Amino acid sequence: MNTVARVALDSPLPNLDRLFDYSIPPELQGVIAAGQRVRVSFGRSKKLLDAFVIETLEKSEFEGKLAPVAELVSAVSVLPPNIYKLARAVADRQSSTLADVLGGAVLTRSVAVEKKFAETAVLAQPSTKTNADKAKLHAVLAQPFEVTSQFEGGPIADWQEKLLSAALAKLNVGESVIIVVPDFRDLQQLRERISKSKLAERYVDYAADQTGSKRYASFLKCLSAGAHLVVGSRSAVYAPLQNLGLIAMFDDGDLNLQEQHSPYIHARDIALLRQTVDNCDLLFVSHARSCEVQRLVEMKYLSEAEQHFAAPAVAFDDSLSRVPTLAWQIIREASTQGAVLVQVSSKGTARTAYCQECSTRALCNQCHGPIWIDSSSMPRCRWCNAQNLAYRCPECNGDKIRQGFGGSTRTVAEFGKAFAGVQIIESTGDKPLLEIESGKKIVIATPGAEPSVSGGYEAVVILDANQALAKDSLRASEDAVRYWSNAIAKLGRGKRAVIAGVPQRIGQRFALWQQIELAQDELENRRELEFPPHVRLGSVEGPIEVITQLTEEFSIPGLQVLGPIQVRGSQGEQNMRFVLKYPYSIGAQVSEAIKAAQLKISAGLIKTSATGRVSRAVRVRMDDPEVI
DNA sequence: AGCACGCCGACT
DNA sequence: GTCGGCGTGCTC
Repeated sequence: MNTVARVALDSPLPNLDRLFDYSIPPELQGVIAAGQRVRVSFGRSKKLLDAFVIETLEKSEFEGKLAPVAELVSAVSVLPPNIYKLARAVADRQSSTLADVLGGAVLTRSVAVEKKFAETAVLAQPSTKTNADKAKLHAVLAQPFEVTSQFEGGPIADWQEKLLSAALAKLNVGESVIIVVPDFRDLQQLRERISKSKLAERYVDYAADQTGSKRYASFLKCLSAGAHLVVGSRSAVYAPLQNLGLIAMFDDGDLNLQEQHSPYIHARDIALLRQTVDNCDLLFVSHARSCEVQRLVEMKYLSEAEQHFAAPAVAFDDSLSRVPTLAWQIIREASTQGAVLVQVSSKGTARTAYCQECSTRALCNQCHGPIWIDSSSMPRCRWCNAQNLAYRCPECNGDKIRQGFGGSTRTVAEFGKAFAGVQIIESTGDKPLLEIESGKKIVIATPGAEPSVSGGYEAVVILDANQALAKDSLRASEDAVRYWSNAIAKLGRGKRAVIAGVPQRIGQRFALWQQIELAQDELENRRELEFPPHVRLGSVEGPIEVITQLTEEFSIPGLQVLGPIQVRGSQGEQNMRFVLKYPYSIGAQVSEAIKAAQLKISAGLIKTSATGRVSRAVRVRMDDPEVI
């Protein structure tokens, strides 16, 4: 009989991020099991602390006297071993704490729901899959037409078909599946399809747009026996399934899949970690290929799933006219036949600097970081803050730089005038439309806010391509291609698209729908510049004295610490930021060193000097998409 | 986080 | 001589 419970405390403190042993009191012996929530006394605190039982033991190695487990919250094991392993791995990778990760992985308890579950559910047995089973890790492009195949309830877009048919194959052999989509619009569409098919009986809705108790019911359902189909946004990768056969992710390049809070990890990386824990299959489905997935393909970590489809008919125009003749013509013709989608680039200031001669992106002569023009017209590095006055373009040796394109886009009013009598609908990020009725109309949409139309659009026109390419991000090009591709994927079969204002090289590739080649080019470009995903870029942000002290605590061969640079904090406070640049191979080492350094100077993280004001903790991001 | 332990300045 | 300042460190 095991009389010791080893628990993980639910505390945000980094120095408590380890396991503690407690004795199991007689009345709880034989009842306490791994995964349960318990409450324990801790330190000199009067309040009890929440904790998860990780394992039970016959005897503790701890020399001192063990305190007893104070309460068992519920007999349901809500943290199964595979999810614990995953959460631990995520925390270790991101220099974060277990409790931080579990905050997103184990959903908020609903007592009534849990009671009912405990009375009625048949629990799943822990996974019996062995590592001998060879997992299939694949990337695949979806055919970019709105209507392709039939899936029980009716026609279905190819990206949905790829996800659902892969899911069905796994469910049929009794294994569970997680489908992760970037946003609720994609989710909504999948929901609808699933509800009309026989997959409905397997369906577990893991979406964040439900009430807390419904979400918790979904969470618990994953712990019950059977093959489940979990569909949701990024938090769904943590679904506590015990017989996971497949994680399928749609459009992994979408920024929504990147966690905005600690541990600042991308759902794709969680999926990759979970794959190693559960030995499940992985499938990345998209219209445009992300650099990260392309890297994994080139490393042969993922393999390309076979695909045969005709490219859509895309014409491009590299003239300087904002709405070239070809675009006008297509809009005019197609809008007499059906719905036309016009994608305009959202407004935004672009301060990224380019060579005036050859339009190569200007990079810092100290550290290769991107140069931008600050408010006092000074070309500065975004990473190390160095002034770059004596700039020389490595491509053409030009010495002048210019700022990226800024400014306005075509307005609804202008189109209204030009196409009098045609209904014009607007869909933007603020108030996006999910779906519109088919019929003669022009839909003007910003990237990501394009409504669906039954049967697909008569034509898709993409404007302001050069603006999208000049956004303040090194992901600008990849994001732009992804946005264009997703818009064109809403085209009806056999219909035409045109993209205006795109440079020759990208335009040609895009018109031929060479998605993989575009990703190869972009990845190669990033490799030369030593940008992610070739290396990892993170950041350490906080009061200058603290982060300086912190970064001085460690020195790891291969890790570059750049900066500091001044940044505006979330509350408008003046913080400084160091950028960390390091290869994947030393990621674990860097993460551990940062954590150790944080522990060492923990006193400095809590209190502060002169004013006596309490300083905020340092923010560590092992992967920070904002620094580029 | 709390809470105690531990070594230096102004007070009944 | 003590009271108490909060820097440092531990909590099963």
